[in-house]
Amino acid sequence: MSDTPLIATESQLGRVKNFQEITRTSLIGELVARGIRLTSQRKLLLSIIQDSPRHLDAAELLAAAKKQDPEINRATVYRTIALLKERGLIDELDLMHLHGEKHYYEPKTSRDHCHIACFKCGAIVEYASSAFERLKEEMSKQSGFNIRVVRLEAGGTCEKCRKAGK
Amino acid sequence: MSDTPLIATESQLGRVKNFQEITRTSLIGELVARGIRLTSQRKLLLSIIQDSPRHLDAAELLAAAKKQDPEINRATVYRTIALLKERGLIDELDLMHLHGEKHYYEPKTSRDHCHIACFKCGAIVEYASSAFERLKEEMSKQSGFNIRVVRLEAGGTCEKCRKAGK
DNA sequence: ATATGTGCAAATCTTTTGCAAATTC
DNA sequence: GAATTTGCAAAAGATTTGCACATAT
Repeated sequence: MSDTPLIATESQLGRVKNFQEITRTSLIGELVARGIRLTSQRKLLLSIIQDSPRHLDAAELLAAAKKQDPEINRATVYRTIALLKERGLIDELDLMHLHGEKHYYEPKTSRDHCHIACFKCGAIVEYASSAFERLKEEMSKQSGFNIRVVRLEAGGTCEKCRKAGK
Repeated sequence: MSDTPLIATESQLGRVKNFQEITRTSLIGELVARGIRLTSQRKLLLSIIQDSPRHLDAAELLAAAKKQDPEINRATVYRTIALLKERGLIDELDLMHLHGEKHYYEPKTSRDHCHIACFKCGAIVEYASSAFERLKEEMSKQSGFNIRVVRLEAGGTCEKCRKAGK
């Protein structure tokens, strides 16, 4: 494993997916593998989550889905999100509550990563590193917890905004 | 600075405050120092946050305050929390959304720390270590962000629950 | 036939807001 | 008396639920 951190900006890179070292769960594949019924609405929702270049909240997911299937209902979106969360197929993010209390979703990745949000421009940067992996291990060992979920979110001012004097 | 992590369980230790290495902001002192009006209701709310052995959400804070001042209103609680957040005197936690979407509050500590929640029994453990400090520095340096807030929350099963076969 | 999934509308939970009255400087 | 704080009640935002109907196995 490299010691060089992996960094991705949403707008530039479509999330961490572009790094070979990090792969994202194939949501549709996993549902099928688990023998969970794959309806057309679920398929639609999963593809949107999978393919979105940025993190979506429930309302955005609904809006995007409605473009392709105007019949789809808000409750279905929330129930699908709940299903994916239960099965550990997606991660839920707050992104520093930059835009209120909504949650954002992304397919589980092969490697945990952090999210850094810019309070000025709203950019989200993803960050994975061996130091993060080591910290997680240390936390597990020292606390005695069997840690299953880790969420590390940070907020501050990105380089671009600092240079622009914001 | 020691390389030994600092660990505290809410019920055992009343949070991190018992570690000499970590001090908590004196909320009342800071308000006064900043020339912010210290009303009796604010004083009451701040002492409750300061002295609580565990993290409280807004509703719990209100309930606790009402015991001493039945006139206190929910809006005052939220407005006081907002004030403290703005001034950077408290941190807002989600604690892995273990009990819904509410937020929990704690006075800012001299040293950042993480929270690990047990999905089985609800115990909250606080964790500070130099590895965490190093990761934060690395993240700042590598991402180019001027990072002002970091929130690391983890969830899993604590040792006690694992041994009890939960 | 039984399980599961969906739409709809209402309910819930947490937090925020507008405005008038009360308090403090 | 000007600025700030508070209470109240209503609104807002996000998510969940009950139930009847539809769809899939």
